[in-house]
Amino acid sequence: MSKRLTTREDDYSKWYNELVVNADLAENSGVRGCMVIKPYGYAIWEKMQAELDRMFKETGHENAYFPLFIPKSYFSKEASHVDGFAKECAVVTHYRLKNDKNGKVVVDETAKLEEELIVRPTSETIIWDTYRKWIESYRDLPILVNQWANVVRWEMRTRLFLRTSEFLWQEGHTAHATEEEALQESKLMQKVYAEFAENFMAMPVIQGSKSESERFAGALETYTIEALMQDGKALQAGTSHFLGQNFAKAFDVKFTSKEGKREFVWATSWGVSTRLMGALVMTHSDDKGLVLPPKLAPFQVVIVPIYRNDEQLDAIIEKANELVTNLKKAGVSVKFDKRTTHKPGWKFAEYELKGVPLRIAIGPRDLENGTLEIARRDTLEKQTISIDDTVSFVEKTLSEIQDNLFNKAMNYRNEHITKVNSFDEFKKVLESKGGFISAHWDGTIETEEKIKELTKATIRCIPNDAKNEDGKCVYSGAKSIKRVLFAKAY
RNA sequence: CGGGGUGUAGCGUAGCCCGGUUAUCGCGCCUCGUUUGGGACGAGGAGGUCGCAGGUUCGAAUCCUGCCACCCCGACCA
Repeated sequence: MSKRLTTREDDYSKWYNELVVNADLAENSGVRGCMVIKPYGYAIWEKMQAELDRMFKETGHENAYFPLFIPKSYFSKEASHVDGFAKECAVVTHYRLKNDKNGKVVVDETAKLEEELIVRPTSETIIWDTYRKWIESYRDLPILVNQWANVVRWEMRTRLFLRTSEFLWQEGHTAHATEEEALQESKLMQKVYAEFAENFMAMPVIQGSKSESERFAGALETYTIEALMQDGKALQAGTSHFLGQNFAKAFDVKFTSKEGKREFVWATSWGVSTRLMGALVMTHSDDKGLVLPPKLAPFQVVIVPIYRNDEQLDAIIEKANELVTNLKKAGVSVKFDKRTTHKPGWKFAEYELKGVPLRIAIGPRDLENGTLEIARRDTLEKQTISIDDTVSFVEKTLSEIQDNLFNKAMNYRNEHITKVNSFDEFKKVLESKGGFISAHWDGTIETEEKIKELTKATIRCIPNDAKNEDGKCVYSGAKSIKRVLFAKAY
């Protein structure tokens, strides 16, 4: 296991990859672009899932499940949608294997599918085909459904968590009677995502809408939450799309309104993926490894015993078990690592690498004094406290860590939003400092593309709270009424 | 898909240009002993289709051809 992690910018991807692998989150599977999510990493994803699922249900949504395979013909129904995904689809063409003369397993060419099946890159098409059958009257609306699933996108370049061929996500697909209601839904889900990112992941995000060229294939408006990673690159952490009536028209989904008229329904879709794991890693981690916000840590506290003989260990186990019971009673998740196969120093380093927020060490010294040593992962501070104060101390400190991580990330983020007024300044800031660049833009795709070509920076979003302000486009000099955020992105 | 690079034990690697004993070293793993408050030490041991398939050769990790995988850069993208 490599112990040399570094946040130096030139090594950033190496740092990230080593961190993901060494912190026991995931590894390359050997299957093109697919990763194995290891138990510890998956436990974090399960925490995320649980909180998101709760938030979805609190906002009136329910879960359902749709097929992995989508008939090819479904894709041709919405033109811009197929344009967006055609180049990255895995296609199933046969349904049987056989042994050839040499005993090798080969595809049985006689078992060719009449219509190819696409492994879903996203489920809009099959869901809208289904919704057509579900919707007849305004009384059937709204439909507020979410699906937890895996999807496959045959990306050219992959990267653990950030862009894998197969990834896990949730996709919400809603149908509404009015434009206004659908629009509100897509804005609501952007807010839900932002709350999740900030309150649970301790990751500040900018809420905004995408420029036309960055919009989801088939959407009229894409709302996004954008986060900033420690190397100054932006990461799109979640999106919520207002789809207008595009999919309803493509799949002929109509309802009879109160007034007795046949109308197309209004749609939204929204999703976040295992990419959030990558965001979590790159937002908080340091050179010692992962740093997890207490609200998403698989366990918030780890107890490590220090002992010289079995007698001491027994006494510590007794104390520790008591502590575990009390902490659990208070709602704190805790792991007591009484393995005798690893030494304390080894365990300390290991749990630091895994990002466990608090570490408690109990040794003979503590047994004598009625104390224990407690160490914070975020600040690496250690202090000795009375064992009787543990529960309240832990509760208080966990909440401090959660806040501290958010504030730290927020300060970093805010320091890396730079207002610029000329293209020279734009290029200089992008190269030397990175982060978000707040600049005027003339609103044209041409300018956006030119800037991307010259600097690799794209428009991350037009912030929801962008103030109207007369200005000149940083590239073309044409009139602009508000600033947008540019950045290099993952 | 275009350009570049890399594949040798679980991980990281030397050897390759210039073919020649039993494939190098570190970490990790196993056993025994001493250790245990920040990744212990000593002694002994196990572990290899040198990415895969062909070819050249008396002889291939090393040379040639094809394929595969991974990494980096570009285009694409959650």
